[in-house]
Amino acid sequence: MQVFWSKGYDATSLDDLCDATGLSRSSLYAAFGDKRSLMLQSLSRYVDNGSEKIAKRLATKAPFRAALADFLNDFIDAIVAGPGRRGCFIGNCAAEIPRHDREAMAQVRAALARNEGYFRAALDAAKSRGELSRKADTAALARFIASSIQGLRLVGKANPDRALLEDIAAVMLRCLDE
Amino acid sequence: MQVFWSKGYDATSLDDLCDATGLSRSSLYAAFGDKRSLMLQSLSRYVDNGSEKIAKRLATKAPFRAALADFLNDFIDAIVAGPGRRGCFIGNCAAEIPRHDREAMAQVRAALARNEGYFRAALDAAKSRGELSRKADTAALARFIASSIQGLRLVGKANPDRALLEDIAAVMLRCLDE
DNA sequence: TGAGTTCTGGACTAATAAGTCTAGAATAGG
DNA sequence: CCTATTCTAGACTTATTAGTCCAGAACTCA
Repeated sequence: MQVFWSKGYDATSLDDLCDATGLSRSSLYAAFGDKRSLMLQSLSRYVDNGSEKIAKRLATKAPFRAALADFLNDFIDAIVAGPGRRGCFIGNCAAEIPRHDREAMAQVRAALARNEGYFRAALDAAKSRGELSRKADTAALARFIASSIQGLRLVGKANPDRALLEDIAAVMLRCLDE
Repeated sequence: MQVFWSKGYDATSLDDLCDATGLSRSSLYAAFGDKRSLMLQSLSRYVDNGSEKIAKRLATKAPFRAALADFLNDFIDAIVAGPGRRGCFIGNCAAEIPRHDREAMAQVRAALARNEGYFRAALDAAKSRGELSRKADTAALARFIASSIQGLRLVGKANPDRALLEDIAAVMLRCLDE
């Protein structure tokens, strides 16, 4: 997963994967099938890990606005200080996956939808706590947040500049107030 | 440019490029240098075309809010109905380019900055026309719009669903009202 | 027209890719 | 301790890759 995330699908060779896993080719094929299949399993793992984190943090913290602010801040920290320029694995997949690979595209779509779902749930909870306007369209807001995070991480990959990313996050957060 | 945009860098072979240009290998190399160089020139061309379009449309139409709405609508049309699932070439590059390729990353960064600049100019003009709150931070808004468009196009690539994208665009537009 | 220059098709090279296969190591069960 | 099964290292195959090169076509200009 780390290798695919860092280098992308095409640029990752089987030798890279063998090095990273410590397995030989035959064991790798026996355990995971071919390269594409391993890629999809990696993405699946990434989504499982990441989504769980999102869900936990949004569910335990309140108010939602503060939880999201926290969340975005951590993203920015990771982008600026972390093992940089990897972007979001989901986003990288969305960009690189060949158009005709429907299964892979479906998995990316599902990953995005899953995150959107967690945001939606947190927004609904916040709305029922009275944190949001009664007219707030939580579905649309969730979609917006999921999409904007992709934008944030993509921009952050190309330009990991804290001030830039904080500007983006600040405007994002303002969208919650209607 | 079309081929790189559709297939990505690694998945594009020189044979693809020869087919697309109608040139033979030697002519291709004579005209554009090696593959990477041609890729960068393609990106440059994409940005020149695209940015000009952005600038023109934002400059001639007013109010800004309507111009942006129009703009987003066209994006959505293109994503939903167009020769689908190509995403934004800039975004694709940001995702696929190897991290260590500083020159390429710088070009992507410049491309994003250029778009951001056009939004900024249009926002400033709108502000001076009194369309925006006097406190509006046009720099931050421009950064946000540039980033969100990347998000929109990425999500649209994975899931070209009009309702989804219109939700995202609607929330984006609301960020202009403070 | 004709010599000189530039351009171009496509064969060629060398490297690297994914995926397969076999010989032998490790493990398990009795 | 010995046989039978499973697993693994790494050589191997076949295909494809980016990039080179040269013979000959096309063009230029006197």
